[in-house]
Amino acid sequence: MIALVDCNSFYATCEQVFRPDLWGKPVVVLSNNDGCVIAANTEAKALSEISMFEPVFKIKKQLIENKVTFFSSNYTLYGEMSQRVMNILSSFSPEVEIYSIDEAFVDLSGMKHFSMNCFGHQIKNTIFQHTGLPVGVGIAPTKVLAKLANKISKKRVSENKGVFVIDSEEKRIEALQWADISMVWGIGSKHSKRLKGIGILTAYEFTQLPRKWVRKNMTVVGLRIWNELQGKSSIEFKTMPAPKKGIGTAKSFGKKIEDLGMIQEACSSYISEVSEVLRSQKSCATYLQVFLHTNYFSDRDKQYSNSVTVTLSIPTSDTFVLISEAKKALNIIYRPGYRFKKVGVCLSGIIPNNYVQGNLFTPTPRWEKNELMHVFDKINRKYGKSTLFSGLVGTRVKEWELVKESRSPRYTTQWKELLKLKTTKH
DNA sequence: TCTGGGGTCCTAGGACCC
DNA sequence: TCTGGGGTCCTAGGACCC
Repeated sequence: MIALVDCNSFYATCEQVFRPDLWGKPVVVLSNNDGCVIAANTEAKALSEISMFEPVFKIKKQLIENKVTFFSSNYTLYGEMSQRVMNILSSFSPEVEIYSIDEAFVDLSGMKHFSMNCFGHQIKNTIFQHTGLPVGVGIAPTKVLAKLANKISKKRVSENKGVFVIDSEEKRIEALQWADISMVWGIGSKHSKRLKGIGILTAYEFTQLPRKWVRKNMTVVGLRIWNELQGKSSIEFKTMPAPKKGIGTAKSFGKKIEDLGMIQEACSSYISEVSEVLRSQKSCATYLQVFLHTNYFSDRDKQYSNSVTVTLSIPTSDTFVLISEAKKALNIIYRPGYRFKKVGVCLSGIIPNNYVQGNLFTPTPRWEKNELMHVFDKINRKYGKSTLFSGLVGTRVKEWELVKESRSPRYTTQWKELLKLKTTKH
């Protein structure tokens, strides 16, 4: 059996944990640049005016009218709360697959002698007790069924109290018949539209389709889902996170920017970020992509977008080499006279450090001997992000960086931002 | 005025090899 | 009339996830 443990409205509840005054009240968390709603707690979801990914400026009035508290996203806080949850999960089973920031699969195959339902509640209660975060637990023989069980645990809360187990054929059929096809993990908007078009409305009806039809129309990906829904495990359980195949970052500017110099600084800063991630997984990149575009949503601005991919003569993870390559690339695609909204970089062709090959004119580099980058990372880890940075990143960060007007304190990672308790006099 | 960001996997087709 | 067979690598595009 496999459990899928998923935190309820994770970002929003992380904020509530440190703000007990907000319990029972609507809370939403906004995307980077405070652009869209990306998380909403139960109380906020109940307000019909608020839907996910709605641009904030369109619903700001309703947010205020309904006394919804909104936060800019605070990834430092969410990341650290996530780690706490994952640590607790690994005390329940040696095999945990961290699937995303707020959910994980837990292998329960060694727990044959326990009641799955009790075990589920134990996981749920422990996480709540230790972190203050509510979770839903779905337990089933395959990943896709566990995902479905998790949905059921949350949808029918009063009945299931946050835990649902699929441990019999009757329960499996019941779950499949209950689930709309679009609720199945791996069936997205395109496939559900298509399936509904031919009269397949529930997960159960999907499992009744001929295997051949599924393979032909939905590739092996669809077939795996089909198998898993029948109770036949077809999606691997990955305990070790696979090394990244691409590392990229692209963020909207706080305001629109025409100036090449400023764009270069933002670009260099993104390169610093991604190359640090690259080094942390002890790898080098072969390709570097840089792209640039104006605001798609604007009817009034002239539109332009372009990208260029550079093949590095020798794969590298050196921030300074990558910044200088990115700068050249940016010069190729930049056009004056446009108001740019976003610049992005992406590293790919990622290989382990010890696979890097030199060429005829350059001996094979040994990246583990790259003392400068090593010291760089060590200092930034110890004294905080951007203690040391390349001069090409510049010091005008405030002029291009995204806006985070209502970020909560980083309660768990900064001494200065610790939660303060007040004593009240009686 | 203001519309997120970071990923994975699969397939088809082109270009190439012997 | 008849024109092989077995591969690899790369890219773009689509679909999906959180």
